[in-house]
Amino acid sequence: MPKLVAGDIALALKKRISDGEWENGRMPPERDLADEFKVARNTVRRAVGLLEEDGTVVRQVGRGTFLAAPDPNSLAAVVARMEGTSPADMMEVRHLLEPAAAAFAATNATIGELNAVRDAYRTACEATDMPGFEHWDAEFHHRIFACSRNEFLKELHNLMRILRNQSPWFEMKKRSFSEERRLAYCDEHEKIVDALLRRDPEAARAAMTAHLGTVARNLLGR
Amino acid sequence: MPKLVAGDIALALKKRISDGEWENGRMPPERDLADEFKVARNTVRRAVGLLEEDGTVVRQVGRGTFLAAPDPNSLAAVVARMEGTSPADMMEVRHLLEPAAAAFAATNATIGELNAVRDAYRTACEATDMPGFEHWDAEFHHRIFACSRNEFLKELHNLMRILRNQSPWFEMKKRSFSEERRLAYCDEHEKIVDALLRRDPEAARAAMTAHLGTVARNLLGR
DNA sequence: CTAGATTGGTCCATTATCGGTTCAGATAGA
DNA sequence: TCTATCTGAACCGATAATGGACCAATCTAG
Repeated sequence: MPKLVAGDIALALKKRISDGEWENGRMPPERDLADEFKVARNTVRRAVGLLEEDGTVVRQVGRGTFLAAPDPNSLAAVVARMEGTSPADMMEVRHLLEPAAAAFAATNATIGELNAVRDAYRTACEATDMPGFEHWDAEFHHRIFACSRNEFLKELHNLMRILRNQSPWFEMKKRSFSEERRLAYCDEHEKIVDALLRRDPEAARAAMTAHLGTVARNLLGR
Repeated sequence: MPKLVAGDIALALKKRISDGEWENGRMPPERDLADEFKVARNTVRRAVGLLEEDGTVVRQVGRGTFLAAPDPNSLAAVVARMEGTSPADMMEVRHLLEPAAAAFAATNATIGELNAVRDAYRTACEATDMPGFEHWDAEFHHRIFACSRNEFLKELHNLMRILRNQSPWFEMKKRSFSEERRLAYCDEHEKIVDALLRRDPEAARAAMTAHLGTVARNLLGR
């Protein structure tokens, strides 16, 4: 009888896949499936062939059959996609987060934390080489997030910092670096520090917004 | 036997490491592990090789295999810390990002994307069970980020969605769910959709801000 | 300081398991 | 009957695991 068993099995397999069976990403060998479905291996092969055609599954000789769709909503997949973030997108998000973080810091920081921010600012000012300045500049921004009293915000900045330290970014930052711009950044940092020490959230927000505007212009070249 | 034993062993070892076994920082010799897992040493070597690749472990000839000092600035560590994010911190960040995303969407979305947002809104309205509503509610918010024309922003929302789908959050959302609140959310979603379809960024931003205010009150109980 | 034990690094022939292919036959429906 | 499908079996080539040997670096006991 043309039972269409293969099609049925393909459907059953799809269901079991979407139900999360075989979360390790590996399907059982065709011979085992044949036993389980009480069917010849060729039939299972047809069924799996259908899954392979529509991309649900990938087969490798000598290794096995694997689920093709690594869950696009997994943490790993999300982070992997973030690694391709464009500078423009990144700057846009920084504009959303950093001024707010500065405002939070102005109201929430302890005096010790503010001193740490000021120290990072000063060290950055004294660093004349590009990697040294880059490091303390990042540290300056990070310490502001650190006193925003929002752990998640702080970790988001950590995330952005890591992404910005990867290869394509480093080249871009090196290209856009100049002594003149370094001094401009120091000026702007100083305004931010002043606002924080005055405990003035709106001034801190405004100073940070202005600073990010400069950074964006320099980095994106406009 | 190509059963991919090495990968399984690598996973088992990772689990035992994160469970705090070998706190002295030293792993057993490969030969012992081979005995323990009833497997050839070459197989264990492969497994440990995987751990070495992703930096969980360091091997030294003649000395042994040692747990690598966890780098607090690694992506993995950052993500791990994010898993402990408090609802209050999360809501604060949502307040920073989502209104902006809605405003971006109002100006940048294609008509097809806006229809997708509207569809998600409608489906959520029709879902009366809590998991179904929860899913389409998340989908609604996600589709707004998807048409913000900022890939990084979109992935950040993906990240937040994953964090919010973990165990402590699920309980909290279930507790705060009620038919009355579901209807209120639908009303607010409608206002957002309207603003998007009118291509009015400021109205979209305001509607989203109002909605998040409601969510925060319900979730944090104030 | 030296000899021996321990550990990871490398290599290789062998064996087992996997998907890929083919084919002759059985079985049902048009 | 003709056609499509499943059966059962054999064989191929790819890949992983086995089990053993030997090397080089390191540590320890005498």
